[in-house]
Amino acid sequence: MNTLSYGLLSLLTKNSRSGYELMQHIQPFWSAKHSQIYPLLAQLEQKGHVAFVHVAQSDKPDKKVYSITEQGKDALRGWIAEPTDEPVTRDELSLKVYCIGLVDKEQARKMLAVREVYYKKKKERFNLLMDKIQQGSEKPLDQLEIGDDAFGMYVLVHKATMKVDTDLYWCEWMKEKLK
Amino acid sequence: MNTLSYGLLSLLTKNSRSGYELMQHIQPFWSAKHSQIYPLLAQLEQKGHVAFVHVAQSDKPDKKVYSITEQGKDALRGWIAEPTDEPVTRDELSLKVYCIGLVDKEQARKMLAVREVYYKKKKERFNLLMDKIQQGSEKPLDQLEIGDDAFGMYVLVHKATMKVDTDLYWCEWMKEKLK
DNA sequence: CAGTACATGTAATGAGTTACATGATTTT
DNA sequence: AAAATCATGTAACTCATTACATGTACTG
Repeated sequence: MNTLSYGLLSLLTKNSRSGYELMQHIQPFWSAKHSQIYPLLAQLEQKGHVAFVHVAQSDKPDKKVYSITEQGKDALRGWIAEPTDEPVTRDELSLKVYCIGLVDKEQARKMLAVREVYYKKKKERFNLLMDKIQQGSEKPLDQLEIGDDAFGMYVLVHKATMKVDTDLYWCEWMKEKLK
Repeated sequence: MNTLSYGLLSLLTKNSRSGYELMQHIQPFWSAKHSQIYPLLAQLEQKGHVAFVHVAQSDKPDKKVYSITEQGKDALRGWIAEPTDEPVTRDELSLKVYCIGLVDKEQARKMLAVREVYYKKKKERFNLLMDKIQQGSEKPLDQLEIGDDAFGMYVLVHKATMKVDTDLYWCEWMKEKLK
């Protein structure tokens, strides 16, 4: 059982989903390709942590919809109680910025402009996500509590939004430095 | 040539260093173990991107000090000109927070308290790093420009400090939510 | 004399990406 | 007719961590 396996179980506590849907919805918090997810789902099924049903679709290809079992929920609670790994970030840009003196100002500006566009798109995605959470919630978001279904998602998207704002602020600051 | 190889070359543009020292200094920007670094250095040496000399030490074990070659610098400039990979972050905590409703408030608070301590230590490390950069610089840090040796390091540590402040702010915000 | 920091390496294993493979359905 | 999205899977490869292996020198 690796971290991604528990991540899939985490998502399944809120909705039953297919492997394809899990792949799409886990992206903001843990990037993973379908080739990694499908074998893990098969493993989770063998262990009894999840169960699936075949769902026929007329408009799209059929799919396997997975649900978490009680056993899976127990496994999740055990995992949450364990010490949490420290976060890992790998950003190629930081290595390039470290030796940015090797290239001219113009090239440096272009490199950072590309990244700024990336951050802006990311911010837009989080804004849309926040709208979606609000639509699915009866309460105003700032009144959600730990017991509410959307609480976890809300506080995570809030964190992600704050962090991407910080990234964008740094980009602006860098533009001044490279003037 | 993977990203870490270019990262090692990036560090070597500022100082000649041993594998052990490279491992220590690359940590804030790209986490890597010595077992990954030593083989890559051997590869870089074979390709002519770096050269090393044996340095005998009386107080410590002897070491191999690597320097970047002109060919290595050319390789670096080519790499900087290429499109930059998007950053990847994997944080087990975000998956646990997503389904935080599975456990009680007290356990949730404890989990976040552990993370807050981690962020505070991290902030302290960046503060020390910033002091060290100032000590090695003639100019005040906010006057450094792209041509200055410490510029890249300065802007990166500035970014890291802003981001860890955001993380700490989120921890405070979460404490209110879990009251 | 035990533990820690310094120093360098290899081997085995696990995690993650890219490529291979197939096929339905909808949109352009 | 081609491209995009949905859908599931396996195979090959690269990247990263943990474990194995060895040894020096200093500190408590």
